[in-house]
Parts: sequence; C-alpha cells; structure tokens
Amino acid sequence: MKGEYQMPDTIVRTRFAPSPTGYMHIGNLRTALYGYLLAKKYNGKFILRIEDTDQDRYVEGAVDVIYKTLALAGIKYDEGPDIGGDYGPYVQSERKEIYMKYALELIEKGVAYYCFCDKKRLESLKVSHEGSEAVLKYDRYCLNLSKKEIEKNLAEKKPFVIRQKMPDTGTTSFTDTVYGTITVNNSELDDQILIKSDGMPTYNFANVIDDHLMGITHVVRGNEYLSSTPKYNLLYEAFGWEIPTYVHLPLILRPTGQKLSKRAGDPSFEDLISMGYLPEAVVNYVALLGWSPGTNQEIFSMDELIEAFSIEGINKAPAVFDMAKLTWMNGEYVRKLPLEKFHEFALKYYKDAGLSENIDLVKVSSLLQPRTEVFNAIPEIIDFLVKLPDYDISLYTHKKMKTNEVNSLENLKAVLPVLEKLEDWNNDTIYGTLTKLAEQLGVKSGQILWPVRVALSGKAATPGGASELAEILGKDETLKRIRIGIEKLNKEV
RNA sequence: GGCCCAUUGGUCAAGUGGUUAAGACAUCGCCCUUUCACGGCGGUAACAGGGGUUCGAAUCCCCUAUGGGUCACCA
Repeated sequence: MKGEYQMPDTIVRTRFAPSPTGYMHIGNLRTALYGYLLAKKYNGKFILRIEDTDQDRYVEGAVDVIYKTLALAGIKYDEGPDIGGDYGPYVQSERKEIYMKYALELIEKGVAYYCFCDKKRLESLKVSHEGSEAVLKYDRYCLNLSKKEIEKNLAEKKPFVIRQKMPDTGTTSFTDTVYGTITVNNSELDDQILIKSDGMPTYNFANVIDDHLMGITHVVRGNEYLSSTPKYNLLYEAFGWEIPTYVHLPLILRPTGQKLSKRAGDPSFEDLISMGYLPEAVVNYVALLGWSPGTNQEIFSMDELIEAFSIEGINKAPAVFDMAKLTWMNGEYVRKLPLEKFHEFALKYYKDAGLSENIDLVKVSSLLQPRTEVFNAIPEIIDFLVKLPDYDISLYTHKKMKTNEVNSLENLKAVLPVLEKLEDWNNDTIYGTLTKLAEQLGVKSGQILWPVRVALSGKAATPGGASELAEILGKDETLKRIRIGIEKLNKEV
C-alpha cells in the first residue's frame, strides 16, 4: 500500500536476475534500474545474478550483453559473476547441486514429491482438458507413490522431476509494497515443478533458494510474477525462511496496448542507443515510466534518481512507452552536451551522410546541436551539404518573406556579383553584405536571404540561415549553387 | 475460461474526502527569428459507466465494462 513503506533497518540487498537471452528489454532495464535505485537509496547492495537454468535457451555471448548494457546504462552492481562477492557463484547453472539439496529437504518435509510422469502423459492430461474451461493442473498421479515404487524407479534411473505439493485447502496471502495484500485460494495452485528432469531447478524454485541464500531483502521484479508469488511464499514458509519485501512493477506497454516485445519490433535498449539515443536520456525516461518523484522535475541524473526514488512513487497501472517523449528528452540531453562531445558523437553520422572533409565539420556541429533530438536524424538534415537536391522552384515562394519566383530571380541575380566580389568569406561578412544589399535595393532582408538559402540548400528547412550555409559551403560552391538557382528560375519564369 | 491486477486529457503523470483537477510530451495559435529548431506566452483536451457511504467523493465500498497479467520440465 502506498505510504506504508518504512525504511528497513537491515542492509538492503536487491538483485537483478536476467536470463541471458542476448537482448535487454526496456522493461528489464527498468527492473534493473529500480532495483539499483532502491538499493542505493538505502546505501545497500545491488546484485547481478544470471538465471540460466534453461539449457535449451543458451545464447552465445548473452551474458556479455548484460554486462555491457548495465555498464552503458550506468547501473553498477556490487556483486556478480564477473566481479565476485561473498554469496557466489552468481550463475545459477553453477549452483545446480544446491537446489537439489533443498528439494530433497522439501521431500523429507512432505511438501514436495518425486514425479515420474513423462511428457506424453502430461500432454494427454492437457488434451483431455481442452475445450472444457477447467484449470490445467497436474493430477497428482505420482503424489501417493509408495516408498518402494519410488526407490525402484530411482534405481532404474527413470527420469523424474520434483514437484511442490500445494495445500489442498485454505488461502495464501502476501503483501506487496506496490499492490497491497493479495490473497489466493490454495486450491488454485498447481503442483509446480521445482527440479526438472535434467536436474536443473525451475525459475520458480531457484529464485526462492537464491534470494534467500544471497540475503536479498527486496525482490524487485515485473508484475507478471504477481500470480506465482504465493507459491514462493509457501516455499519460504516450508523452509522457515524470512519472506523478502516484494516490489512488483507495472508492465511497460507498446502504444497499441500490449506488452513490449522484440517480435513486435519494439526497440531494445541497445537498439535505442544505435538509433542515436543517449544512454542517460533513455535511463532517465525509463525511470519515469511507472514511477513519479512526486515533484515536477523530469530531468534527473543517476544520483538525483537515487536521491528521489521511493517505492511510494511506483504506479500500479501499466505505462505506455512513448517514443515522442523519449525523443524530446533525448533532445534535452543532446542540447546540454558540450560542443566537443556533440561533435564527437555526430562525426559518425557525418561520415554516413558522406560529408566531405573540406567542410568545417565543427561549424556544422554548432549549427546542428541546438536542432538535434536524435543523432540518426542527422544525415537527412544535412544531405544537401553533400549534394544539392533537385528541388522545385515553388520553394522560392514564401508568403511571410514576401518572395516569389520572379523577385527571387531578380534578387539572386543581384546577389551574385556582390558575393563574387566578397573576399573575406565568413558568416558575419556574408550576412552584412546581403543585408546591406537588401537595404540598397529597398527590399526586406528576407527577400534576399530566403532565395539565397533556398538556392544553397534546395530545402524548405535547414540548420542555419543563408549566410551560415554560405560560410560552410565556401565561396565557390555558394556561387555555383546561386547560378544553378538563377538558371532554374530563368527556365520557368 | 478460472484466478490476480489495473482504469485521471492522445501519452507519461500529480492527487490519499472539501483543489478553478497540477506539470510534462504531443497538438494548435501567437511572439522571437536569417528558414527550421531552440526559447517565451497562450489555447484545445481527463477522473470508464452505474449504484451506494458521506454534509461533501477522482479519492472509500459494490456491480458492470474495458485493458492487462498468469495458468510450461520459460524465466
């Protein structure tokens, strides 16, 4: 419940426990971030644990992606596979025997049992339920196997799994710091598998064992785990372990309302970065999806996030990931960059656009920076510097500037000799020359500047005005483009 | 379908029984201006619906609707 959370008196330990899929969802990133923020808020520890109990899903290099992504996002863990810690190993496949030991203990206690049913039988169970609306639950075929039968099966090396025996009656409740108290009927709980036939634990078992063994005080995870949490609590109770504080997070949705997914083409964190978003901006944006500081502040550094973060501010309702707002926020970060830094980032995109070396790229950067929201938009904005597009002369007509094809032609013709004579070629001198010309001709400066800008760019909108573009393009190219403009207009007018 | 969760403008959201229901993005208009962007000012726009409880409900309760999650030898 909101407002009920008290600062813990023990040291806070949170964990991020991704499975190595080679891909960092935005939702996963936020889960990691909130876990990190919560731990750091209370000067606690943030732990990275790899959940690789599904051998079939092993992806080469996926763990490195996790390390890299967290580093990029500025989320630093205190313990993890690559840096060690007092509670290792931090990779679940390396903890295999641990889980088996505890599963056996559960069998002793009578809250778990061997199951020798093969997949075929389990399948048939499902089929028999199809069409009807009955809950698909294991039928407990193996629950009452005699000790002799079990031993015989074991001796024969018959494959087995270990299942958790759910109570038949009663209810199980737990309190989530975000969602409040949730109660379910035990009769609805399935005898879930704890240990798989390959000897590996399921997530459902491993997370409980590891969270306990690693001293996790706050379990921060997506709310897709809300409905299985009662089963975990039953496990904690069976072991007599303290139940951690649960912090379930609302989902992040795509604009059409479903969960974000790679399949549907939603960008991952690394996708966003390669699209030209700044990691800090993405982290900042994601922090605000499902959490509010309670103030109107929107731009946060990581330290400020740590300071401001609180469980009370976490929203229960799912949030839609809005690219437009991310883009705006990225623009805020881009504009705050020192010019050198901006230039460094932008260089790659200049290259992609094919910008020639003899253009003053730093000048381009200084024009571009205040107008850039996302880096990958750069090539399209500056393409005209590389090659004058084959533009339509209707561009010369601009109502507010009071220009049309006729006076544009006249004015370009007037501009040409003046600029040809100009020796000192820079923005100020060009601007001065052009406005002076306008004065002499008795026209508004826009009537000179607009056609020049159009002639130089062939575009309706450009970073920088006429004189700035002329400076960057250089005298020769500028005169060349003005002549092209005159030609174009001559042909049509 | 069962169970669980959610529902404030197009989007993110503040709000915890009495507010002219904040703010941001987007959108629209105006100003600034060497085009565009930035910046400044302003506008449009919301408590899903219905019942209660209460002197008074966005806030509490119930029902309905809608959306989502979950029901694997995946995590």
